[in-house]
Amino acid sequence: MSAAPTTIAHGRSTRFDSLEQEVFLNLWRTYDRLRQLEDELFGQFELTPQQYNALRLLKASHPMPLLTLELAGKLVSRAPDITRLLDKLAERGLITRERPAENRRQVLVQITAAGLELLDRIAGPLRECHLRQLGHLPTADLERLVSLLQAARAPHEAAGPWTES
Amino acid sequence: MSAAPTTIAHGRSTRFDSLEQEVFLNLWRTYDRLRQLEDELFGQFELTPQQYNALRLLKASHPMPLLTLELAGKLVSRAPDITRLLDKLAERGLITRERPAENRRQVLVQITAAGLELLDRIAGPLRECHLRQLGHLPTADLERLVSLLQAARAPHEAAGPWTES
DNA sequence: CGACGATAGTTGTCGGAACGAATATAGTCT
DNA sequence: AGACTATATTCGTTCCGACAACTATCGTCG
Repeated sequence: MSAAPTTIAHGRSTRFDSLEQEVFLNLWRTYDRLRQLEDELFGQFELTPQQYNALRLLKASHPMPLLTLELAGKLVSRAPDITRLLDKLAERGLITRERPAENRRQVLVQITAAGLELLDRIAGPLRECHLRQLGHLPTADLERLVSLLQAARAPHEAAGPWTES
Repeated sequence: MSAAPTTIAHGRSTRFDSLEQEVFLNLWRTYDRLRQLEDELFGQFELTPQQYNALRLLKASHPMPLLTLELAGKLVSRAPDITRLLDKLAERGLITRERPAENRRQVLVQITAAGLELLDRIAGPLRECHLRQLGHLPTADLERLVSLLQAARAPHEAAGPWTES
């Protein structure tokens, strides 16, 4: 029930309702633009960014398997349909799944040799892609960006600050 | 065919292949987390963020209509399916579309009174949402974030730096 | 004026994201 | 052991996003 915003307090722009909105829309826009470059690359390997992400996490844990939901929790973006995401990877022989006898509720997911090999083939082009995305920024700016982004989402991270463990 | 990255040059982390990748994954993660809050809000009004975005742009131009592709070009995120996005809004009476006699290829899109009213109802809760999203950051940080995000995507903006005109 | 290319949107199709309900298994309490 | 709750994942459904092929209309050039 506050008064209508008659003037823009921070005086930066008339295109946004608030500085917070301006930040979010810039975040969205920048994500969208940079993502296009990745999508193009992953498309060549018939992967989505999220699928690639899952493979990478499985590689990091390799040769130890991960539980399905444990993997889902480490993904960059929420994945309520983790089952079907893994279905696709399993169909292509990039991962294996197994229900262990001790606890038949769980599913252990592991990356296969074919999966590791695919990641290898992607590695080079992906590095180039990352450079095209952000190589024009000096290191100091990249580091400040990481810090600010972490600070921005910190209150919204459920448990530890992600990438933990 | 460069040598495998034996050590991480910038020495910040072992979880990322490069600083550029770290930035992108942080961007993705932060976008995802902040977006969840918006999705929840827009869900209550049965809108997607992109639909809301279109309505806002139509409001900004009101009472002047916008051409379909002109509108598509101003959206935050690419929208190859702009037609169906507008279909949904038209079904709900939030916008009108008209093919002018002078050029029957074009479609002029305009927000309706009902559309404007819906935006009014959303405005308050949305402001609160933006504060929950980013209200914890000091103004100086928000401004630095905007600048860095703009710099990050600048080479990937086709024409002028968006939000122009 | 008829063919041709350019412009402005639309449609078909398919895979992915989101949400909630359902299933299967395990642990616990009595 | 049977009932109950918690855990771990899967399935049904529906909508959104992406891409390519298509239609309709306009401008122009011979």
